[in-house]
Amino acid sequence: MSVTAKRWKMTSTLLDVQLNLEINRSSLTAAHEKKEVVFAEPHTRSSASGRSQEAQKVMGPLSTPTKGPSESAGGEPWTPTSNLKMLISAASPEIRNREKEKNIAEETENSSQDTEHGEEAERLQLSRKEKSLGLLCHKFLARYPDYPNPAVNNDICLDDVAVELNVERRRIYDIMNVLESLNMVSRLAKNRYTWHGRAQLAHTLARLQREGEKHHYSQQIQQIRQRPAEDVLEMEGEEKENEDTDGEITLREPGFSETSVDAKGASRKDKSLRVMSQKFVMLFLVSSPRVVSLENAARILIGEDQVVDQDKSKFKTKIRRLYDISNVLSSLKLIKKVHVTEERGRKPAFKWTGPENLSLQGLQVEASYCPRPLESRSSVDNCAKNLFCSPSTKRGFTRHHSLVKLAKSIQDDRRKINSAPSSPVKITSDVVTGSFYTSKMDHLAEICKMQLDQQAVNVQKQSDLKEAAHMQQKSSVPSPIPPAMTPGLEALCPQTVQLSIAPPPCCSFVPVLVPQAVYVSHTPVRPRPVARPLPSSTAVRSMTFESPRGANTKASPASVTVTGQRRRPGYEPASPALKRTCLESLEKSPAKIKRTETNSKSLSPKLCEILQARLKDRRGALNSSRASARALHLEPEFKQKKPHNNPDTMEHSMELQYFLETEERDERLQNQTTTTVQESTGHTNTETLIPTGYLIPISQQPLLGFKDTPTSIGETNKTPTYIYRTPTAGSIAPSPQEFTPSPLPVHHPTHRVSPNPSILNFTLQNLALIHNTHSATHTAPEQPSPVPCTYTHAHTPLQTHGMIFIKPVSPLTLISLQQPTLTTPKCGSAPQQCFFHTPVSTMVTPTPSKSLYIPQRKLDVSSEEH
DNA sequence: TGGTCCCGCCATTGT
DNA sequence: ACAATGGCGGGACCA
Repeated sequence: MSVTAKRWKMTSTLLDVQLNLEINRSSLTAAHEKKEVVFAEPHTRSSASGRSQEAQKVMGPLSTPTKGPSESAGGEPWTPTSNLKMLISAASPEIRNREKEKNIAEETENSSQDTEHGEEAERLQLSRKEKSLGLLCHKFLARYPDYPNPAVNNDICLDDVAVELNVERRRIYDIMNVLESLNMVSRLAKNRYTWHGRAQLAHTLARLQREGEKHHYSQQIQQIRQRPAEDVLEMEGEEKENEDTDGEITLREPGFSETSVDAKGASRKDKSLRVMSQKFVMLFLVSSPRVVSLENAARILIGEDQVVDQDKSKFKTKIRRLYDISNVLSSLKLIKKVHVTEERGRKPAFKWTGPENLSLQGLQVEASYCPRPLESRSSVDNCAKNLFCSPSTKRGFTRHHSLVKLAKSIQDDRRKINSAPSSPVKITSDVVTGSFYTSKMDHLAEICKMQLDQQAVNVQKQSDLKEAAHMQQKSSVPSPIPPAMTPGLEALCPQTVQLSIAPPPCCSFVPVLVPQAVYVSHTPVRPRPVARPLPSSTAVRSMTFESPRGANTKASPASVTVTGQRRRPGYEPASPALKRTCLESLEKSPAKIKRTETNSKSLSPKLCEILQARLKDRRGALNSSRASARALHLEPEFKQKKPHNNPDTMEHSMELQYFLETEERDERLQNQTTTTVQESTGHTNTETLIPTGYLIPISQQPLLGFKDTPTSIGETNKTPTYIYRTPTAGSIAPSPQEFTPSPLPVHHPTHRVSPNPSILNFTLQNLALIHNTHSATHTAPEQPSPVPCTYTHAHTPLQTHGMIFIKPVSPLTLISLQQPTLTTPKCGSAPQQCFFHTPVSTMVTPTPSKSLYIPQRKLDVSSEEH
């Protein structure tokens, strides 16, 4: 009985999901274009699903094998949603049928006992369509919002999904592979993916389009269309070779194509569904009538393969795969099935129904993106567990004699980390490459836009409005990327480019999990691709996690580790321990995350959004790289800790500073990466402080300096680039008003009104971190030793100088990207650039009076544990 | 009968 | 060694 009930529950859940799905789809479809996206809370859904999962679990292992029973089949009682279902089914024949069957099945199964049998029968009865990959994909998609709130945990657990959807894992892989190829998901770790939704889709498609053009797919298609099949094949084979190299644009690129590939020629990956999917999409994107017949697509794709024999079976297999891909793409509404009549007759084909004008959208982003082609971003890359961007890359390195050892050690570390069941999320290649940023940025941008649109209407607070106005003026709010901004930004962060280019290198420090983390740790400057060892990242993580709260011992160790690693990209002994630590921390993370969220909530969504949007634009301009700053950006948790004397804190701050310094250095290129923490502390400029998170000397000047120049000092000023200034101003003396969003006004009462705190934070994060401190430092010449001051003065100093206390990033944050550190949907909405609005002042000691919220970029934290 | 594509074996790859 | 991935193609289902 109980079982039946549970099952029933599950079934209903599924149905609901589907319904949602349908609804979402339709609404989304419409909405998409508009960009008005409703942010469905992933969590929300997930929570629902989670329940179901739990239920299932309780029920027992619905192991993959048993797939059938509960799935759609289970007779599902007509629930309140039945009406909705009816409507849906009316719209969808398939659904209708399914419903019928379900009903039938249900009838069949009346008794609990029979249930299983009934289900079995039902399952058998289920038409193929019901089990189709397309439908499954629909169900899957229904579980996640098209534009996930970055703040939320968007992790996808394959096992859970498989269970919930009642399908074999194998099927899930098919879906994930395709989605991954479009960057809609990225693999974090074993069994775990992160949902990106369509946030990056446009960019991805744009890239694919370019790639496709690059490979002359359009020409091939033309030729194929005009020639008889056989000829085509041959021809294609020839062409292929050319393409081959790049052909695989995506996945292969990095390492793949290398000779290293197995003797076979093409490694598995070459034939991977991901690659096929991307190529397939490319075909659509480059062909004038955006219609591609499966046959032609198969021919072209086969041609690319090194495979010699293109026998029928091969062709047939290819076609089959294309069907699989098509089903998923169809579910995504990117293509729809049609028929084309060619010389050879009427053939099945697909028509592109996805976004057009990709180039426009994509280009902007791309510019900012890393140089790498799709590959880097490609899902594969994302998946890449390695430091090296993509798996393929990894391989390549590994095989490289010189690199082998180094790579090996790194990989080992990584493996350990990733492999763990609860394995921390690995950094996506994107992250490493910087593409992550990009993607994130994109994501944010979209979200921001949407939010902005919505909010625009709502904009409540005057202050907010003001700011918005500012922003618009300066940055041309409406248009995501203000041209003016871009240049400046770039100038500020030259590194960006580097990062993107040599993502791996950056990684060294980067915590695996969080992309942002990368930013933080990264030392873009150093090009040590190989070195990028996870370990460092690990170290970082551990540091992050542990240190925050108390004087826990962890902090210190972490710091130590970090230091060592930093110095040596090569990596260190401590790593294992660190890893463990990280893992542990991860496990614990959920709670922490929640806390964080809570804190973050305080932010004003609007501001956040605006900021995010700006940020996004900016970022786009800059290129992703600048993440580092973010990492530094604080976590709410830390804030509590004061900069005080607490040794731990100190260390923590030190570490942060170190990071910051590193970044700065990189940016500047002046310093070497190797500096030790202490050194850094000593020397670091004020900016460093910021990252440290503890105290941020906000010399308005400095901030202003970033962007503009010294002149900007006055907060009041109308800093042209509001972004930059904002921070400064805000930091300096945020007027309560401005800070409106944040409850706590910043210290200086006296100061003039500063821009919105959020802005401030934003600026700080971006500029300061990114930009660097030096500017700040310079700006605040007055302050003798920025760093020291920070520590020492902790409380008072801050206020005095208008320093803002920023809490260091919470460990958790670093850890999981997806995690919604910020609960607030809106704020969080921006995935990449989520800001944590930490009540700076709050944390800061004494200044009780005003707390400034600084929007911090949130490090995506994914709390794995659901 | 051709189009579809589910299903799950089993090779790879990762842990 | 075991688990996670995912290539692959037999053969069933559909129209």
